[in-house]
Amino acid sequence: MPRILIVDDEVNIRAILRRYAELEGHEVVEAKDGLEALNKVKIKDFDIILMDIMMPELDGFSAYKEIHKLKKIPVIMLSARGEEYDKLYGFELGIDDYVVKPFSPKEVMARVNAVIKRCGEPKVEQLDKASFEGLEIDFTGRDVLVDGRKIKLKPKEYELLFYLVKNRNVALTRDKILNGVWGYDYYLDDRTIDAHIKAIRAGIGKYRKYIVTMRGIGYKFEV
Amino acid sequence: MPRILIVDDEVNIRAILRRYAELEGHEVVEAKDGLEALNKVKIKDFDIILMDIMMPELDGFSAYKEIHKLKKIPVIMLSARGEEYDKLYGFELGIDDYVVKPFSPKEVMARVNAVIKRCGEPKVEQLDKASFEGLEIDFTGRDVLVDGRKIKLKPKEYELLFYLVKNRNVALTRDKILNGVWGYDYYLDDRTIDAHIKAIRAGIGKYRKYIVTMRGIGYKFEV
DNA sequence: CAATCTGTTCACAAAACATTCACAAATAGA
DNA sequence: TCTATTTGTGAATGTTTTGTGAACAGATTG
Repeated sequence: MPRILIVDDEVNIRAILRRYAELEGHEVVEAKDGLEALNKVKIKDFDIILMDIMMPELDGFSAYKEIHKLKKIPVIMLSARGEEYDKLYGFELGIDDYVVKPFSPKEVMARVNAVIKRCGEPKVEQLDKASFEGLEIDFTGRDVLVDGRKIKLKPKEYELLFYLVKNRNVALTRDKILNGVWGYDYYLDDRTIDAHIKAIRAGIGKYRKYIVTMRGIGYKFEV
Repeated sequence: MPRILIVDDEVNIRAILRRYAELEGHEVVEAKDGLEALNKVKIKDFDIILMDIMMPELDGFSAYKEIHKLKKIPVIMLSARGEEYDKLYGFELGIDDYVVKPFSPKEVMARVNAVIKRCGEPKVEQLDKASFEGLEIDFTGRDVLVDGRKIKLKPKEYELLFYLVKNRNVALTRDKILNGVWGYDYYLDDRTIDAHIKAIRAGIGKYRKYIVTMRGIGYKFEV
Protein backbone atom coordinates (compact mmCIF):
# COMPACT_ATOMS: atom_id res chain seq x y z
CA MET A 1 0.00 0.00 0.00
CA PRO A 2 1.56 3.29 -1.07
CA ARG A 3 2.18 5.72 1.75
CA ILE A 4 1.54 9.34 1.04
CA LEU A 5 2.42 12.41 3.09
CA ILE A 6 0.08 15.35 2.65
CA VAL A 7 1.48 18.70 3.65
CA ASP A 8 -0.72 21.77 3.73
CA ASP A 9 -1.61 24.30 6.35
CA GLU A 10 -5.29 24.29 5.52
CA VAL A 11 -7.04 21.49 7.29
CA ASN A 12 -9.82 21.37 4.71
CA ILE A 13 -7.44 20.81 1.86
CA ARG A 14 -5.75 18.05 3.80
CA ALA A 15 -9.09 16.44 4.51
CA ILE A 16 -10.10 16.53 0.88
CA LEU A 17 -6.86 15.05 -0.30
CA ARG A 18 -6.92 12.45 2.43
CA ARG A 19 -10.37 11.28 1.40
CA TYR A 20 -9.41 10.89 -2.19
CA ALA A 21 -6.09 9.29 -1.40
CA GLU A 22 -7.76 6.78 0.87
CA LEU A 23 -10.28 5.99 -1.82
CA GLU A 24 -7.32 5.03 -3.99
CA GLY A 25 -6.11 2.77 -1.24
CA HIS A 26 -3.19 4.88 -0.08
CA GLU A 27 -2.05 5.14 3.50
CA VAL A 28 -2.15 8.80 4.49
CA VAL A 29 -0.15 10.86 6.95
CA GLU A 30 -0.73 14.59 7.30
CA ALA A 31 1.54 17.46 8.22
CA LYS A 32 0.48 21.06 8.66
CA ASP A 33 3.73 22.67 7.58
CA GLY A 34 7.18 22.00 6.22
CA LEU A 35 8.77 21.49 9.60
CA GLU A 36 6.28 18.89 10.64
CA ALA A 37 6.70 17.22 7.27
CA LEU A 38 10.43 17.07 7.73
CA ASN A 39 10.04 15.42 11.11
CA LYS A 40 7.61 12.85 9.78
CA VAL A 41 9.92 12.03 6.93
CA LYS A 42 12.70 11.40 9.43
CA ILE A 43 10.78 8.74 11.27
CA LYS A 44 8.89 7.10 8.43
CA ASP A 45 9.27 6.26 4.77
CA PHE A 46 6.82 7.58 2.22
CA ASP A 47 6.27 6.74 -1.40
CA ILE A 48 5.26 10.23 -2.30
CA ILE A 49 4.79 13.66 -0.79
CA LEU A 50 2.06 16.06 -1.77
CA MET A 51 3.06 19.47 -0.55
CA ASP A 52 1.78 23.03 -0.65
CA ILE A 53 4.25 25.82 -1.31
CA MET A 54 2.88 28.55 0.93
CA MET A 55 3.06 27.38 4.50
CA PRO A 56 4.06 28.80 7.87
CA GLU A 57 7.24 27.65 9.61
CA LEU A 58 8.90 26.11 6.61
CA ASP A 59 7.65 26.73 3.10
CA GLY A 60 7.36 24.04 0.49
CA PHE A 61 10.56 24.83 -1.35
CA SER A 62 12.73 24.90 1.71
CA ALA A 63 11.08 21.79 3.07
CA TYR A 64 11.65 20.13 -0.25
CA LYS A 65 15.35 20.89 -0.13
CA GLU A 66 15.72 19.62 3.40
CA ILE A 67 13.73 16.50 2.76
CA HIS A 68 15.73 15.66 -0.32
CA LYS A 69 18.93 15.86 1.65
CA LEU A 70 17.55 13.01 3.71
CA LYS A 71 15.60 10.88 1.32
CA LYS A 72 14.84 10.87 -2.35
CA ILE A 73 11.09 10.83 -2.18
CA PRO A 74 9.04 11.97 -5.16
CA VAL A 75 7.23 15.23 -4.53
CA ILE A 76 4.22 16.84 -6.10
CA MET A 77 3.85 20.50 -5.33
CA LEU A 78 0.59 22.33 -4.87
CA SER A 79 0.67 25.98 -5.73
CA ALA A 80 -1.82 28.76 -5.99
CA ARG A 81 -1.80 30.21 -9.42
CA GLY A 82 0.63 33.04 -9.81
CA GLU A 83 2.20 32.36 -6.45
CA GLU A 84 5.92 31.80 -6.75
CA TYR A 85 5.04 30.14 -9.91
CA ASP A 86 8.12 30.60 -11.97
CA LYS A 87 10.24 29.41 -9.10
CA LEU A 88 8.94 26.01 -9.96
CA TYR A 89 10.73 26.25 -13.23
CA GLY A 90 13.52 28.63 -12.49
CA PHE A 91 14.78 27.18 -9.25
CA GLU A 92 13.36 23.87 -8.45
CA LEU A 93 14.05 21.36 -11.11
CA GLY A 94 13.78 18.27 -9.05
CA ILE A 95 10.12 18.05 -8.26
CA ASP A 96 8.17 15.39 -10.03
CA ASP A 97 5.02 17.27 -10.78
CA TYR A 98 2.94 20.11 -9.54
CA VAL A 99 -0.70 21.06 -9.48
CA VAL A 100 -2.15 24.53 -9.51
CA LYS A 101 -4.94 25.40 -7.08
CA PRO A 102 -7.84 25.29 -7.23
CA PHE A 103 -7.35 21.73 -8.28
CA SER A 104 -9.62 18.88 -9.04
CA PRO A 105 -8.95 16.08 -6.54
CA LYS A 106 -9.29 13.48 -9.27
CA GLU A 107 -6.61 15.24 -11.20
CA VAL A 108 -4.31 15.34 -8.21
CA MET A 109 -4.80 11.65 -7.60
CA ALA A 110 -4.22 10.86 -11.22
CA ARG A 111 -0.89 12.63 -10.96
CA VAL A 112 -0.03 10.94 -7.70
CA ASN A 113 -0.68 7.56 -9.24
CA ALA A 114 1.28 8.46 -12.32
CA VAL A 115 4.28 9.51 -10.27
CA ILE A 116 4.14 6.42 -8.10
CA LYS A 117 3.91 4.24 -11.16
CA ARG A 118 6.81 5.73 -12.96
CA CYS A 119 9.07 5.54 -9.93
CA GLY A 120 12.40 4.44 -11.17
CA GLU A 121 11.95 5.95 -14.55
CA PRO A 122 14.24 8.81 -15.39
CA LYS A 123 13.14 12.10 -13.95
CA VAL A 124 12.49 15.25 -15.82
CA GLU A 125 15.82 17.00 -15.71
CA GLN A 126 17.80 18.28 -12.83
CA LEU A 127 20.57 20.08 -14.60
CA ASP A 128 21.23 23.75 -14.17
CA LYS A 129 22.40 24.28 -17.67
CA ALA A 130 22.04 22.94 -21.13
CA SER A 131 23.70 23.95 -24.34
CA PHE A 132 23.29 23.20 -27.98
CA GLU A 133 26.00 24.60 -30.21
CA GLY A 134 25.96 28.31 -29.52
CA LEU A 135 22.66 28.20 -27.69
CA GLU A 136 23.20 28.08 -23.95
CA ILE A 137 20.44 27.89 -21.42
CA ASP A 138 20.99 28.57 -17.77
CA PHE A 139 17.98 27.40 -15.81
CA THR A 140 19.02 28.68 -12.43
CA GLY A 141 20.33 31.97 -13.70
CA ARG A 142 17.37 32.27 -15.99
CA ASP A 143 19.50 33.29 -18.92
CA VAL A 144 19.62 32.34 -22.52
CA LEU A 145 22.82 32.96 -24.45
CA VAL A 146 23.07 33.01 -28.19
CA ASP A 147 26.68 32.77 -29.35
CA GLY A 148 27.77 33.98 -25.95
CA ARG A 149 25.51 36.97 -26.06
CA LYS A 150 22.73 37.14 -23.53
CA ILE A 151 19.32 37.67 -25.03
CA LYS A 152 16.29 39.11 -23.40
CA LEU A 153 13.18 37.01 -23.18
CA LYS A 154 9.98 37.74 -21.35
CA PRO A 155 9.10 35.58 -18.35
CA LYS A 156 6.58 33.42 -20.15
CA GLU A 157 8.97 32.94 -22.99
CA TYR A 158 11.67 31.71 -20.63
CA GLU A 159 9.28 29.30 -19.03
CA LEU A 160 8.08 27.99 -22.31
CA LEU A 161 11.59 27.60 -23.66
CA PHE A 162 12.73 25.90 -20.45
CA TYR A 163 9.83 23.55 -20.65
CA LEU A 164 10.57 22.63 -24.22
CA VAL A 165 14.25 22.14 -23.49
CA LYS A 166 13.62 20.05 -20.41
CA ASN A 167 11.40 17.87 -22.55
CA ARG A 168 13.71 17.88 -25.52
CA ASN A 169 13.00 15.35 -28.21
CA VAL A 170 9.49 14.86 -26.98
CA ALA A 171 6.65 15.91 -29.24
CA LEU A 172 4.57 18.07 -26.93
CA THR A 173 0.93 18.71 -27.58
CA ARG A 174 -0.37 22.18 -26.94
CA ASP A 175 -2.35 20.66 -24.09
CA LYS A 176 0.76 19.34 -22.43
CA ILE A 177 2.50 22.64 -22.91
CA LEU A 178 -0.44 24.40 -21.37
CA ASN A 179 -0.43 22.07 -18.41
CA GLY A 180 3.29 22.28 -18.02
CA VAL A 181 3.80 25.97 -18.39
CA TRP A 182 0.55 27.61 -17.44
CA GLY A 183 -0.91 25.08 -15.03
CA TYR A 184 -3.52 22.46 -15.47
CA ASP A 185 -6.60 24.58 -15.21
CA TYR A 186 -5.51 27.29 -17.51
CA TYR A 187 -7.28 27.75 -20.77
CA LEU A 188 -6.22 29.94 -23.55
CA ASP A 189 -6.22 30.37 -27.25
CA ASP A 190 -3.87 28.07 -29.15
CA ARG A 191 -2.57 31.11 -30.95
CA THR A 192 -1.14 32.34 -27.66
CA ILE A 193 1.33 29.50 -27.47
CA ASP A 194 2.25 30.12 -31.08
CA ALA A 195 2.78 33.78 -30.36
CA HIS A 196 5.25 32.94 -27.60
CA ILE A 197 6.98 30.42 -29.81
CA LYS A 198 7.33 33.10 -32.40
CA ALA A 199 8.96 35.44 -29.89
CA ILE A 200 11.35 32.73 -28.74
CA ARG A 201 12.27 31.88 -32.29
CA ALA A 202 12.95 35.51 -33.02
CA GLY A 203 15.07 35.68 -29.90
CA ILE A 204 17.27 32.67 -30.52
CA GLY A 205 17.82 33.56 -34.15
CA LYS A 206 19.50 30.85 -36.14
CA TYR A 207 18.98 28.31 -33.39
CA ARG A 208 15.30 28.46 -34.13
CA LYS A 209 15.96 25.27 -36.01
CA TYR A 210 15.77 23.42 -32.69
CA ILE A 211 12.15 24.35 -32.20
CA VAL A 212 10.22 22.28 -34.66
CA THR A 213 6.54 22.53 -35.34
CA MET A 214 4.72 19.25 -34.96
CA ARG A 215 1.78 19.86 -37.18
CA GLY A 216 -1.51 18.84 -35.62
CA ILE A 217 0.26 18.33 -32.29
CA GLY A 218 2.29 21.20 -31.00
CA TYR A 219 6.04 21.70 -30.78
CA LYS A 220 9.23 19.87 -30.03
CA PHE A 221 12.71 20.95 -29.05
CA GLU A 222 14.83 18.65 -31.13
CA VAL A 223 18.54 18.19 -30.76
CA MET B 1 -18.94 12.60 -30.95
CA PRO B 2 -19.00 12.87 -27.15
CA ARG B 3 -22.46 13.03 -25.63
CA ILE B 4 -22.96 15.38 -22.74
CA LEU B 5 -25.89 15.68 -20.37
CA ILE B 6 -26.43 19.15 -18.98
CA VAL B 7 -28.47 19.32 -15.80
CA ASP B 8 -29.54 22.65 -14.36
CA ASP B 9 -32.85 24.15 -13.40
CA GLU B 10 -32.07 27.48 -14.98
CA VAL B 11 -32.87 27.42 -18.63
CA ASN B 12 -30.42 30.21 -19.36
CA ILE B 13 -27.51 28.33 -17.88
CA ARG B 14 -28.44 25.28 -19.89
CA ALA B 15 -28.64 27.33 -23.05
CA ILE B 16 -25.22 28.85 -22.51
CA LEU B 17 -23.60 25.54 -21.78
CA ARG B 18 -25.35 23.93 -24.69
CA ARG B 19 -24.08 26.58 -27.05
CA TYR B 20 -20.49 26.11 -25.95
CA ALA B 21 -20.70 22.35 -25.88
CA GLU B 22 -22.05 22.26 -29.39
CA LEU B 23 -19.29 24.54 -30.54
CA GLU B 24 -16.91 21.87 -29.30
CA GLY B 25 -18.77 19.34 -31.33
CA HIS B 26 -20.49 17.59 -28.45
CA GLU B 27 -23.94 16.15 -28.66
CA VAL B 28 -26.07 17.77 -25.98
CA VAL B 29 -29.06 16.58 -23.99
CA GLU B 30 -30.59 18.74 -21.28
CA ALA B 31 -32.39 17.94 -18.08
CA LYS B 32 -33.98 20.46 -15.76
CA ASP B 33 -33.45 18.56 -12.54
CA GLY B 34 -31.94 15.46 -11.04
CA LEU B 35 -34.99 13.31 -11.63
CA GLU B 36 -35.13 14.12 -15.28
CA ALA B 37 -31.39 13.52 -15.52
CA LEU B 38 -31.78 10.11 -13.95
CA ASN B 39 -34.43 9.16 -16.47
CA LYS B 40 -32.35 10.30 -19.39
CA VAL B 41 -29.38 8.35 -18.14
CA LYS B 42 -31.54 5.26 -18.01
CA ILE B 43 -32.42 5.40 -21.66
CA LYS B 44 -29.22 6.75 -23.17
CA ASP B 45 -25.46 6.62 -22.63
CA PHE B 46 -23.48 9.76 -22.00
CA ASP B 47 -19.79 10.42 -21.93
CA ILE B 48 -20.06 13.06 -19.26
CA ILE B 49 -22.61 14.79 -17.08
CA LEU B 50 -22.48 18.45 -16.15
CA MET B 51 -24.74 18.96 -13.17
CA ASP B 52 -25.79 21.72 -10.83
CA ILE B 53 -26.08 20.96 -7.14
CA MET B 54 -29.06 23.05 -6.18
CA MET B 55 -32.07 21.80 -8.09
CA PRO B 56 -35.72 21.07 -7.39
CA GLU B 57 -37.05 17.50 -7.30
CA LEU B 58 -33.69 15.79 -6.89
CA ASP B 59 -30.56 17.72 -6.00
CA GLY B 60 -27.21 17.15 -7.65
CA PHE B 61 -25.73 14.99 -4.91
CA SER B 62 -28.64 12.65 -4.68
CA ALA B 63 -28.94 12.45 -8.43
CA TYR B 64 -25.26 11.68 -8.60
CA LYS B 65 -25.61 8.80 -6.19
CA GLU B 66 -28.54 7.32 -8.07
CA ILE B 67 -26.91 7.72 -11.44
CA HIS B 68 -23.73 6.06 -10.28
CA LYS B 69 -25.67 3.06 -9.13
CA LEU B 70 -26.69 2.63 -12.74
CA LYS B 71 -23.71 3.73 -14.77
CA LYS B 72 -20.22 4.99 -14.10
CA ILE B 73 -20.39 8.24 -15.99
CA PRO B 74 -17.94 11.02 -15.16
CA VAL B 75 -19.60 13.99 -13.52
CA ILE B 76 -18.63 17.61 -13.22
CA MET B 77 -20.55 19.52 -10.59
CA LEU B 78 -21.58 23.13 -10.82
CA SER B 79 -21.87 24.86 -7.50
CA ALA B 80 -22.86 28.35 -6.50
CA ARG B 81 -20.28 30.25 -4.55
CA GLY B 82 -21.08 29.94 -0.90
CA GLU B 83 -21.90 26.29 -1.16
CA GLU B 84 -18.53 25.54 0.23
CA TYR B 85 -15.95 23.57 -1.67
CA ASP B 86 -15.34 21.18 1.13
CA LYS B 87 -19.02 20.46 1.33
CA LEU B 88 -18.58 19.17 -2.15
CA TYR B 89 -15.68 17.03 -1.16
CA GLY B 90 -17.07 16.11 2.18
CA PHE B 91 -20.23 14.66 0.74
CA GLU B 92 -19.33 13.41 -2.60
CA LEU B 93 -16.29 11.35 -3.19
CA GLY B 94 -16.70 10.34 -6.73
CA ILE B 95 -17.10 13.41 -8.82
CA ASP B 96 -14.50 14.14 -11.41
CA ASP B 97 -14.35 17.87 -11.14
CA TYR B 98 -16.33 20.86 -10.10
CA VAL B 99 -16.79 24.41 -11.20
CA VAL B 100 -17.87 27.28 -9.04
CA LYS B 101 -20.50 29.67 -10.32
CA PRO B 102 -20.34 32.14 -11.80
CA PHE B 103 -18.23 30.21 -14.24
CA SER B 104 -16.70 31.03 -17.56
CA PRO B 105 -18.22 28.71 -20.15
CA LYS B 106 -14.83 28.39 -21.71
CA GLU B 107 -13.42 27.06 -18.47
CA VAL B 108 -16.27 24.64 -18.09
CA MET B 109 -15.67 23.29 -21.55
CA ALA B 110 -11.98 22.97 -20.97
CA ARG B 111 -12.70 20.89 -17.89
CA VAL B 112 -15.24 18.82 -19.74
CA ASN B 113 -12.69 18.06 -22.40
CA ALA B 114 -10.03 17.29 -19.83
CA VAL B 115 -12.26 14.82 -18.03
CA ILE B 116 -13.38 13.15 -21.23
CA LYS B 117 -9.79 12.80 -22.28
CA ARG B 118 -8.70 11.46 -18.93
CA CYS B 119 -11.44 8.88 -18.90
CA GLY B 120 -10.87 7.75 -22.43
CA GLU B 121 -7.25 6.83 -22.01
CA PRO B 122 -6.86 3.21 -21.04
CA LYS B 123 -3.50 3.28 -22.88
CA VAL B 124 -2.83 0.19 -24.88
CA GLU B 125 0.88 0.21 -25.28
CA GLN B 126 3.34 2.41 -23.48
CA LEU B 127 6.29 1.77 -25.71
CA ASP B 128 8.45 4.69 -26.58
CA LYS B 129 10.28 3.14 -29.43
CA ALA B 130 10.25 0.26 -31.82
CA SER B 131 12.73 -0.76 -34.43
CA PHE B 132 12.90 -3.22 -37.27
CA GLU B 133 16.28 -3.44 -38.93
CA GLY B 134 17.01 0.07 -40.07
CA LEU B 135 13.50 1.27 -39.50
CA GLU B 136 13.18 3.03 -36.17
CA ILE B 137 10.02 4.52 -34.79
CA ASP B 138 10.05 6.96 -31.93
CA PHE B 139 6.57 7.36 -30.53
CA THR B 140 7.35 10.06 -28.00
CA GLY B 141 9.41 12.12 -30.35
CA ARG B 142 7.07 11.33 -33.19
CA ASP B 143 9.89 10.52 -35.56
CA VAL B 144 10.54 7.81 -38.04
CA LEU B 145 14.12 6.98 -38.93
CA VAL B 146 15.16 5.06 -41.99
CA ASP B 147 18.74 3.86 -41.73
CA GLY B 148 19.35 6.51 -39.12
CA ARG B 149 17.97 9.23 -41.30
CA LYS B 150 14.85 11.01 -40.18
CA ILE B 151 12.07 11.07 -42.69
CA LYS B 152 9.23 13.49 -42.86
CA LEU B 153 5.71 12.15 -42.67
CA LYS B 154 2.49 14.05 -42.48
CA PRO B 155 0.43 13.84 -39.27
CA LYS B 156 -2.08 11.31 -40.53
CA GLU B 157 0.70 9.23 -41.95
CA TYR B 158 2.48 9.12 -38.59
CA GLU B 159 -0.69 8.14 -36.87
CA LEU B 160 -1.46 5.46 -39.35
CA LEU B 161 2.04 4.05 -39.24
CA PHE B 162 2.06 4.14 -35.43
CA TYR B 163 -1.23 2.34 -35.39
CA LEU B 164 -0.01 -0.36 -37.72
CA VAL B 165 3.19 -0.82 -35.76
CA LYS B 166 1.43 -0.97 -32.43
CA ASN B 167 -0.78 -3.66 -33.89
CA ARG B 168 2.06 -5.40 -35.66
CA ASN B 169 1.34 -8.85 -37.02
CA VAL B 170 -2.37 -8.23 -36.87
CA ALA B 171 -4.34 -8.13 -40.08
CA LEU B 172 -6.28 -4.91 -39.78
CA THR B 173 -9.43 -4.30 -41.73
CA ARG B 174 -9.95 -0.85 -43.13
CA ASP B 175 -12.76 -0.49 -40.65
CA LYS B 176 -10.49 -1.15 -37.72
CA ILE B 177 -7.93 1.22 -39.09
CA LEU B 178 -10.58 3.83 -39.50
CA ASN B 179 -11.71 3.41 -35.92
CA GLY B 180 -8.20 3.29 -34.60
CA VAL B 181 -6.74 6.20 -36.46
CA TRP B 182 -9.61 8.47 -37.35
CA GLY B 183 -11.90 7.69 -34.45
CA TYR B 184 -15.26 6.14 -34.00
CA ASP B 185 -17.91 6.27 -36.68
CA TYR B 186 -15.81 8.06 -39.18
CA TYR B 187 -16.64 7.45 -42.74
CA LEU B 188 -14.43 7.98 -45.67
CA ASP B 189 -13.41 6.57 -48.97
CA ASP B 190 -11.33 3.41 -48.78
CA ARG B 191 -8.96 4.99 -51.25
CA THR B 192 -8.03 7.52 -48.58
CA ILE B 193 -6.40 4.91 -46.40
CA ASP B 194 -4.62 3.53 -49.42
CA ALA B 195 -3.37 6.97 -50.31
CA HIS B 196 -1.82 7.35 -46.87
CA ILE B 197 -0.33 3.88 -47.05
CA LYS B 198 1.21 4.83 -50.31
CA ALA B 199 2.81 7.91 -48.79
CA ILE B 200 4.16 5.89 -45.87
CA ARG B 201 5.60 3.29 -48.21
CA ALA B 202 7.26 5.98 -50.24
CA GLY B 203 8.68 7.44 -47.05
CA ILE B 204 10.12 4.28 -45.53
CA GLY B 205 11.61 3.13 -48.82
CA LYS B 206 12.94 -0.39 -48.73
CA TYR B 207 11.23 -1.11 -45.45
CA ARG B 208 7.94 -0.96 -47.27
CA LYS B 209 8.18 -4.71 -47.17
CA TYR B 210 6.83 -4.58 -43.62
CA ILE B 211 3.55 -3.13 -44.74
CA VAL B 212 1.74 -5.92 -46.47
CA THR B 213 -1.52 -5.61 -48.28
CA MET B 214 -4.18 -8.03 -47.10
CA ARG B 215 -6.33 -8.30 -50.13
CA GLY B 216 -10.02 -7.95 -49.36
CA ILE B 217 -9.16 -6.99 -45.77
CA GLY B 218 -6.80 -4.11 -45.31
CA TYR B 219 -3.18 -4.00 -44.22
CA LYS B 220 -0.77 -5.55 -41.80
CA PHE B 221 2.58 -4.53 -40.40
CA GLU B 222 4.44 -7.79 -40.44
CA VAL B 223 7.76 -8.41 -38.77
C1' DC C 1 -0.41 58.07 -11.51
C1' DA C 2 1.53 57.87 -15.86
C1' DA C 3 4.49 55.29 -18.65
C1' DT C 4 6.00 51.07 -19.86
C1' DC C 5 6.03 46.22 -20.27
C1' DT C 6 3.54 41.69 -20.80
C1' DG C 7 0.36 38.28 -21.97
C1' DT C 8 -3.40 37.41 -24.64
C1' DT C 9 -6.44 37.61 -28.46
C1' DC C 10 -7.96 38.35 -32.98
C1' DA C 11 -8.25 38.44 -37.96
C1' DC C 12 -6.11 37.35 -41.73
C1' DA C 13 -2.30 35.36 -44.66
C1' DA C 14 0.36 31.51 -45.72
C1' DA C 15 1.41 26.94 -45.59
C1' DA C 16 0.50 22.22 -45.02
C1' DC C 17 -2.65 18.82 -45.30
C1' DA C 18 -6.58 15.27 -46.10
C1' DT C 19 -9.60 13.64 -49.13
C1' DT C 20 -11.52 12.42 -53.37
C1' DC C 21 -11.66 11.05 -58.00
C1' DA C 22 -10.68 8.80 -62.29
C1' DC C 23 -8.12 5.61 -64.06
C1' DA C 24 -4.21 2.14 -64.17
C1' DA C 25 -2.34 -1.92 -62.39
C1' DA C 26 -2.56 -6.09 -59.95
C1' DT C 27 -4.79 -10.17 -58.31
C1' DA C 28 -7.72 -14.17 -57.82
C1' DG C 29 -11.22 -17.19 -59.42
C1' DA C 30 -13.70 -19.27 -63.13
C1' DT D 1 -7.09 -16.56 -70.44
C1' DC D 2 -10.67 -13.56 -69.30
C1' DT D 3 -13.25 -11.06 -66.05
C1' DA D 4 -14.61 -9.14 -61.81
C1' DT D 5 -12.87 -7.14 -58.01
C1' DT D 6 -9.52 -4.91 -55.27
C1' DT D 7 -5.60 -1.93 -54.72
C1' DG D 8 -2.12 1.64 -56.39
C1' DT D 9 -1.36 6.27 -58.06
C1' DG D 10 -1.12 11.33 -59.33
C1' DA D 11 -3.44 15.40 -59.77
C1' DA D 12 -7.06 18.45 -58.22
C1' DT D 13 -9.68 20.36 -54.60
C1' DG D 14 -11.25 22.20 -50.39
C1' DT D 15 -10.18 22.16 -45.44
C1' DT D 16 -7.37 22.64 -41.38
C1' DT D 17 -3.50 24.26 -39.02
C1' DT D 18 0.08 27.52 -38.15
C1' DG D 19 2.50 32.11 -38.63
C1' DT D 20 2.15 36.94 -37.95
C1' DG D 21 1.29 41.86 -36.85
C1' DA D 22 -1.60 44.86 -34.59
C1' DA D 23 -4.57 45.90 -30.89
C1' DC D 24 -5.89 45.55 -26.28
C1' DA D 25 -6.11 45.14 -21.25
C1' DG D 26 -3.96 44.24 -17.12
C1' DA D 27 0.12 44.28 -14.46
C1' DT D 28 4.35 46.41 -13.17
C1' DT D 29 7.47 50.02 -12.64
C1' DG D 30 9.34 54.41 -11.75
